[in-house]
Amino acid sequence: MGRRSDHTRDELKALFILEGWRLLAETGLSRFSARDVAKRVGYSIGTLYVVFGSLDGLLLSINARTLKLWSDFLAARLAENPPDRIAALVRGYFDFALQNPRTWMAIYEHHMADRGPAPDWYQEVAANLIAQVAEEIATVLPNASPSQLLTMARSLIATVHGHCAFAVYNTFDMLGENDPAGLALMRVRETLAAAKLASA
Amino acid sequence: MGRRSDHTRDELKALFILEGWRLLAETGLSRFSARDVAKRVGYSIGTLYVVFGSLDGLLLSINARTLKLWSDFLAARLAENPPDRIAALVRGYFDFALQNPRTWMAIYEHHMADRGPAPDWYQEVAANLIAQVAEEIATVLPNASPSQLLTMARSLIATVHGHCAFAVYNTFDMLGENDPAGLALMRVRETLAAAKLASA
DNA sequence: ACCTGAACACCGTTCAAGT
DNA sequence: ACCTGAACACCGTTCAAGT
Repeated sequence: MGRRSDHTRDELKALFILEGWRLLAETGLSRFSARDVAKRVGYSIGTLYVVFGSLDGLLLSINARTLKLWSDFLAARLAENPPDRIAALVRGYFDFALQNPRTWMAIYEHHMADRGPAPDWYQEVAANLIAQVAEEIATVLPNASPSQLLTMARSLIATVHGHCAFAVYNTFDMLGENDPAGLALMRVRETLAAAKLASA
Repeated sequence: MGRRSDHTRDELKALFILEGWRLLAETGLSRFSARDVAKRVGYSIGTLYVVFGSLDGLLLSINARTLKLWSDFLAARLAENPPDRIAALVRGYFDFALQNPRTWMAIYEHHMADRGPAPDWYQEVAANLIAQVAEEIATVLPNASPSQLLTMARSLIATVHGHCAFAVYNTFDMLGENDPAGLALMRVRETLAAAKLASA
């Protein structure tokens, strides 16, 4: 009994994802449990498996939600028309990660159990992020080729990511630094300045 | 029965760590199991708990072994007296991570269940690594203050780490790049060149 | 057609009992 | 003193049975 047919399949999926996201934010990946999510939503564990197929499937959908929230967060920062759009992106990267440490970490810590690659829609989200950053870089480096811009975007995101990961995990006392995001931003500026010089 | 008193406590500890490290290298953190380690070593799960107290304790010791192997790996590279020591460190960072992906990832993915900070000896290993990198940077930037060198070391390691993490996880198709380590090295050189210019 | 929950094969952790 | 392994409270996953 219970809630049979109270919701359409899509509503159900959304319910599981939302409540799963909240649980992940509270507990972190290592304590996360599909059974807990089912209990919170009020459906049986069996139903969760009908909808997502596996724990990996559920976590993938939850991570997709985090990526969407992150992307919206960055878009909102840019929508404020900040004088320095690159700085806004770097700060946005950090602010979201530090405000949502457990869901943010799960994006990187969850690997497919069957070792398969991430699904197409997931790859697409990643490609979109790269493309958006490449676009911002293009305004600073108008002479760069598309392939150069992609490589530059990947490398700058990697630079920012490294600083951000150390800050979130407090690796090497990174939080002892006054401003880890500022440190990352300095590295980004140096790279862009060097690229500008080289193309001049 | 079994192997009672076949080994001293220290030998036992070393056995658990070695076999645990091998299991982690094979399965990755998400499939890792303390019971499996005990079975492989031939002692009971109860004994493992007497020695390490918890799964976290065992994983901490395993990660310490990985850090030691990594540190030795980097030292061996530097012992070859490479013409470019900074490049040797960056390449060494990547090579070890790509050769030991699962044990390397576990260093960053394992968090204490009780949310406590890492033990002192662990913090010390981290501080040592920072200090060694700061020393190498000092030869390039003789005018930098000790505190500037530490900040620079943290930031450069973060930069390299970001590129390396993307390569190991293949995030954003980083492995599609010809040479992710080379990309990281370029970023490091830009930063050092900028610092040199600023101090001149 | 949709949903359930018992069943299975695992976990981490504890601790009374054995030698 | 040292080690064991059954016991407990959990997991992820499956699937026959219910409505």
